[in-house]
Amino acid sequence: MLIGQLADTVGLPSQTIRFYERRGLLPEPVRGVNGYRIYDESTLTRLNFIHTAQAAGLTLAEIGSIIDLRADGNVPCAHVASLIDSKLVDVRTRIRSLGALEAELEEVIERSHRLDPADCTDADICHILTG
Amino acid sequence: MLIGQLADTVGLPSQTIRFYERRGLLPEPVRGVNGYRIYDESTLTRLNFIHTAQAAGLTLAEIGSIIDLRADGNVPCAHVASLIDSKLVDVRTRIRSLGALEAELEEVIERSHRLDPADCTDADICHILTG
DNA sequence: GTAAACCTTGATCCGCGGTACAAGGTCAAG
DNA sequence: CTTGACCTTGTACCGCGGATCAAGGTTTAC
Repeated sequence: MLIGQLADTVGLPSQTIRFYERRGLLPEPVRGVNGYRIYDESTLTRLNFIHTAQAAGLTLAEIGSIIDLRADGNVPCAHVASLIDSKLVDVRTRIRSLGALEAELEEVIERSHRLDPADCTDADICHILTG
Repeated sequence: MLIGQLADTVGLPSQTIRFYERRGLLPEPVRGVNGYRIYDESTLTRLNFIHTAQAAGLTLAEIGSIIDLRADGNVPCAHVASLIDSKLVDVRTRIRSLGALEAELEEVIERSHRLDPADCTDADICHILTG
């Protein structure tokens, strides 16, 4: 399986697959006589893993750390659980601050209905925001 | 008022103030004989505006578009209201997708308690994620 | 034999909001 | 007169996850 075929199968650009390889997320593939990368089924599994891990909000660096652990002969479960735990904390923090921003924006919108544009002066730039 | 003093007053690094100037968020300041930037009160107001707008989640480009409108002699209220409206839509979309991610992470965590690391095989990398 | 479609490497660029560094000019205090 | 704190410009860099381009080699189909 050449890179383009793999790319079509998983729905990624070939460049992204080479990029993952450079990042150490994919092992160096076997090469044909012409230098072309040749892949087998295991790369599909690997790419699916990467996709799933990304969907869980892990960065490529974090995903790489999991893969490295496994490559070193360890079972990465505990590491993964720890990553997921702190990711959940992150996500909840972000939800909270987005919730605060949402409230702030609603307030600004309410103000925009209440204030008259005719009263908006140069000094303020716009009183909807500064008011 | 020189740039360092202004920077101390508003709690920004001098470089950030120069950066805003390059971005067109601040007018070209008057210069002293030595070439030093000289600021007056209006710059404080302007920096406060930028800060407030950023707190509302506007990007520097969006803030610049507001400032440009005002500089062209228009009242930017309608534009601001429209920016804020679509920002609110963005924020709600992000909150929803973070909520989905939160649920997914909780599920992964639950799985991590249920699955035995001893069953985690090489092919999976880690069954907590792929399971 | 030639054109299209594939593959290779390496380098550069994107948005975002700055931050850091280099190499120099200026100014006030001691 | 020197030291240190300020100022100037220009340039390059950070994380993040790739995208895009350039310049070429290979393979397949007609």
